[in-house]
Amino acid sequence: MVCYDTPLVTYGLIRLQTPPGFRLSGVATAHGWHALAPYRWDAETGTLHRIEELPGGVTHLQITQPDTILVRADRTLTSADAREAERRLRWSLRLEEDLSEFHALCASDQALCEAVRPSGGRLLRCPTLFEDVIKVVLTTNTTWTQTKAMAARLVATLGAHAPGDPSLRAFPPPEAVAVAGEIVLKEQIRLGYRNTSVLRIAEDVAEGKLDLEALKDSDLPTPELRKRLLALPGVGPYATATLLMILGRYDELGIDTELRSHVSRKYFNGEAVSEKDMRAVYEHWGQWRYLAYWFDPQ
DNA sequence: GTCCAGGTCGCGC
DNA sequence: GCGCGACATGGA
Repeated sequence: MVCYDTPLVTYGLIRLQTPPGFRLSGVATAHGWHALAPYRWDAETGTLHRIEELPGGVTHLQITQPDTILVRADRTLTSADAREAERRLRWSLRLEEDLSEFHALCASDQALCEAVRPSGGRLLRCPTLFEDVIKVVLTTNTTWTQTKAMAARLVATLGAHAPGDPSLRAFPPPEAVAVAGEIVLKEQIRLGYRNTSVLRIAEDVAEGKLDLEALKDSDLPTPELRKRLLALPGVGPYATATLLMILGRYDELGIDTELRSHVSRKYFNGEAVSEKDMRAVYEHWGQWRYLAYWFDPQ
């Protein structure tokens, strides 16, 4: 029997140990994030593509799951690169997250159980909270098609690339967005009125006034975390709930048009529903409300 | 041309 | 606290 101490690195290859029952295909596609650059999901081969700027340079990572999670890089990785790639991917794939209590609660509902099974309830996230915050802002008051286009332009315009290959670019760090400034955002990246919020968040992080990464794995009580997210420009109640989900806090529902129509259709015969109605439906799921809604079958 | 999309913000009451 | 319109962008 082969036992992999993590990370086991050979040239450009990393293996990640996974929790029992982990399915990459389910986790990658459980929500839309896999379609936002610099992620790309290839359903044919079951490969999650991701471009990351590692200490040693911009790297194309191809993540598959023949048995354990296998990460192939398009270049030889130093051990520092491999450690960093592993750290980012373990966070993104939520390999440390314990959802066993949610699974136990799902057991009583077979349809829900089946909806949860492919991903185990793990929703893909980005290596940095900065990237997730920007992407959540890009989902507000627009269509999914435009969200994808905005993320693609942000990466294509400002993302770092390996020498000689500008087609593969990483997500721009806050400094790159801050330096780009409002003209580039307005004329090239075209985030609409979100330009202002995105630029301000990037500037605040770049200047050290805002430490988003410290909110990951912080033991702040959820109400305090909520307050800090809500304070970000362009981040209202819906975006806050989504970001709390990103951070592994599932007790708050993101109230938006999708939730409204789902609850109306499934529980109220298509009639108009109030915010109170929506909350009541998932109330008994306590700290698992977001996941209970997310995987709630039609 | 008009409407609106997985909202947010600032205003007036 | 609550209701209302404006807000950039691009597709229907």
